[in-house]
This record gives sequence, C-alpha cells and structure tokens, in this order.
Amino acid sequence: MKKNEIVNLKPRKSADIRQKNLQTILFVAEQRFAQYGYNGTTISAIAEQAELPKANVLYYFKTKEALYKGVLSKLLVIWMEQMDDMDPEKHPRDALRHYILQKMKQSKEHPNASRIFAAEILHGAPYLREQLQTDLKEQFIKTCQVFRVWIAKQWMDPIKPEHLLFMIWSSTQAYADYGLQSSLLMDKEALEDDDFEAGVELITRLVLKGCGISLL
Amino acid sequence: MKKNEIVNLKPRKSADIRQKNLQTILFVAEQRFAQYGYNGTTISAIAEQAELPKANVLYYFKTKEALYKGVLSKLLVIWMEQMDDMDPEKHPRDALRHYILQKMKQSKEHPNASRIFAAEILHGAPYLREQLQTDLKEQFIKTCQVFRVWIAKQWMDPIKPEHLLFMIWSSTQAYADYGLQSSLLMDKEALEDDDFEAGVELITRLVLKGCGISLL
DNA sequence: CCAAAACTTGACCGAAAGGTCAGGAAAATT
DNA sequence: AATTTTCCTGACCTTTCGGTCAAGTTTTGG
Repeated sequence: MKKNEIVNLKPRKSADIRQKNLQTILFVAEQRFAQYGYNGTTISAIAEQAELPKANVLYYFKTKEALYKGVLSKLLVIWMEQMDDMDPEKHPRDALRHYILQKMKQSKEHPNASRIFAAEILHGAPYLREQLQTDLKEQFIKTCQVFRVWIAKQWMDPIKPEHLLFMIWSSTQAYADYGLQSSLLMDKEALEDDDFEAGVELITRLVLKGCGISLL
Repeated sequence: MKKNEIVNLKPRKSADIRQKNLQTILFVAEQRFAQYGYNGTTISAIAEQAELPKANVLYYFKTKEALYKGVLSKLLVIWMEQMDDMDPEKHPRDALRHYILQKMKQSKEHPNASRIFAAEILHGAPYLREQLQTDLKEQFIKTCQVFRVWIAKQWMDPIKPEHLLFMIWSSTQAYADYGLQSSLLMDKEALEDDDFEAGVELITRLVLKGCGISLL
C-alpha cells in the first residue's frame, strides 16, 4: 500500500478528484449566484474563478440549471437544519431568544444562502416553490402552533402568530440581505460582530416586550 | 373602431404620442424588472408586452441600461417622497405609528418599487449606490437623530436607533418583497388588505411596547 | 403645401451565452 | 500489461441578446 512514494508530490488521491472539483465549483458558484443572481452569472465566469476550463465545469454539471440546483440543495440543508422546532413546553422567553439568536447566526455565517434564497423568493421562487410549500410551510405551521400554545397558556399576549414569525424572519434575514445597505449607511465596510449582537438584542427585546413576555 | 371621427376627440397630438409610449414602456419595464430582475429581463419581452416593435423601444431608450435607470428614477421619486421626516416634537407613539403605516402602505401600493430596490441592494446596488449614499443616508441619519432626541426626553427607552430603524424598514419592506412567500405559506393567492393591517398593527405594537412607549 | 422634424420598423450585426463533441490523458480495474 | 472507466479540454455549434441602420411614414411648423 503505497501512499505516494517520496515525501513530495501531491497526495493525489484518485476518486477524490471528483469531490474536490465538485466542491470548488459549488463554492465558486455559490458566491457568484449570491452576488449576481442566476441570470447575471455565467458559466464562463464560474469556470474562470474556479480556474477550470468551461467545458470541465459542464462535465460535472450538465447544465447551468443543474449547477444552480446543486448550489440550492447544498444550501437548503444548512438552511433547514437550524430551523428546528421550538418547544412549546419551554418558556417563550428562552425559546424565542434562542430562535432569534440562531436565525441571526445564520445570516452572519451563511449570508450567501440567505441572499440566494431572498433573490429566489423575490422572483417568484421558480426553483424553490416545491421546498417552500412543503418543508418551510411545515416549519411555519409548527412554529405558529407553538405560539398559539403559549398564548393559550397565557405566557404571551394574543398576537397573530403568522405575523410575528414573519417579522422575526424578515428582520433577522435583513442582516444578511441588506448587509451592504446597512454598512453603507453606517460607514462601514461590512457589518461587524457587534452589529449582529446589537441586532439580536434589539429584535429579542422588541419581540419579548412586544408580546408581553417578561425579560427575566 | 375609430371613435373620434365625428366627435373629434383628442386629435392625437404628436407630443402626446411620445408621452404615451414612454409611459407604456416604463410601465411594462417596471413590471418585468421587478419580476425577473435586470438580467432576467429582455428588451424583446418588454417590447412584446408593450405591443411595440423592439426597435421602437430602443428608439425611446437608447440602451437597456438607460431604460432601467428610467424606471429607477421614476420609482425613486415615489420612494423618497413618503420617507419624509419624523418630527422630534411629536410624541413617538404617533410619529412611529404613522411612519410604520406609511412604510407599509408603500409596500402595498408600490410593491414593484420595493422589489426592484431590494434586488438592487441584494446585488450590491450597482445603480443605486449614489442615491443610497446621499439621499437615503441623510434620511437615515435624520431619523436616528430624532430617536436620540426622544430617548433624551425619556419618551422612549435607550435603544440603538440604527437597529430600530433597520428593523422597521426590513419588516415592512418584507410585505412587498416576500409577499409571495408569505402568501404561499398562508394558502393565499396574494396578501390581502387584512394582512397588511395586521402587519401594521403587529409591528407598531412590537416597536412601541419594545421601546417602552405607552400605547395610549 | 412643402420641407423639416419626429416617429416607426424590418432587416441585420457582432458578441456572448449555454451547450455539444470528439478525441486525448489519467486512473482504476482486471 | 491491458483495458475499461473516468476525467479533461479546445474547437465548434446554435440561440439569443443588445444594439444599429436605413428606408419609410406621420406630424409639425412655416
């Protein structure tokens, strides 16, 4: 079992080539799609940035659409996994705080996913409709149901669950989607850790106090 | 079916032709840009929907970019005019309520403007950077300043003005940008008047209570 | 009524995009 | 070592897009 002869030379694994190229392409594609949108992104540009011939990119992904879907499905995993349920048994104070924190973390750590999804939805979700109508909707309904339980228990004021959730989503998501806008307005290159923290704090505060949940 | 033979209605002045065509083109272009984005929109598609030959569209707008800018500048007027100042003398209860209502009205009545701007910002504001850095920023700073006055007067809790404003913008804007998403989730064709009202109510409530402003 | 100005439009063009393909190089398998 | 499978890629094809143009028609102004 010879690994690779002498010390030097690349540890050129065999089947790893595929994995490595797929990864590179997907990584680059994610960036471009996030920044320029589907139609604003060209395969040549991706190929160039990935330092591969265009035909090679097309070898791994037969079509541009397939590549885009590849990116989407990769991001969808990240996207959904953190979206996990809120426990109706937990006190909303803790559950909501945690949820908002998670959401914001998402915006901070995966802004590309956020942006791509935002653009998708903005344009009628041509590729995500299915997912939205199933997975996301299930998540939505479940979370609203939790809110209703809390309201019934009088742990929070009777607000409209759908709109509350909507507000939490949009205001946290905004830190990814409109990161540029806000940094422009605040004279920064980009949003910093402090900004995300302040965002979490403010949104949490508004939600808790707004719903009549004590902060302690 | 010529109706203005005998009655001699408007004998179709030439100057009117220009206005009429410009209007039609801008109207159609606005829709397409909002739905498909800049790169996803073709001049032929606009021409077809406007029932004009492509070359005729190009006669009025020399380039696609010029047309896009035409749409933007038209929307920018609408966009900014409602953004007017909050009065630091007024009580935040009324001023904020009014502001949120206006913002939401914007989302409801001019969703295309909202969507186009959202897409612009999402992609780094290639055409709006200038405007954002001047007009919008001025607006931003001014409003934050008003918040600070209110805080100094102890009319509201000491929150971070930038983030509060950011939250108001994003959550109201979302009713335009993500109108589709939300209607999908709520089993509706589109958002209805009730939804906008409920949105205003919830956002106002969260903001006021969250900032320690009494609701009466 | 006539000439100039404004408008209209089918035909055309070069560039760039997505995608194909054939044949060669490298790995893997036997 | 031989052969099969996978990977690589330059050249090429087709379509579509933004944009031009020249030849016409209509409107306007004198």
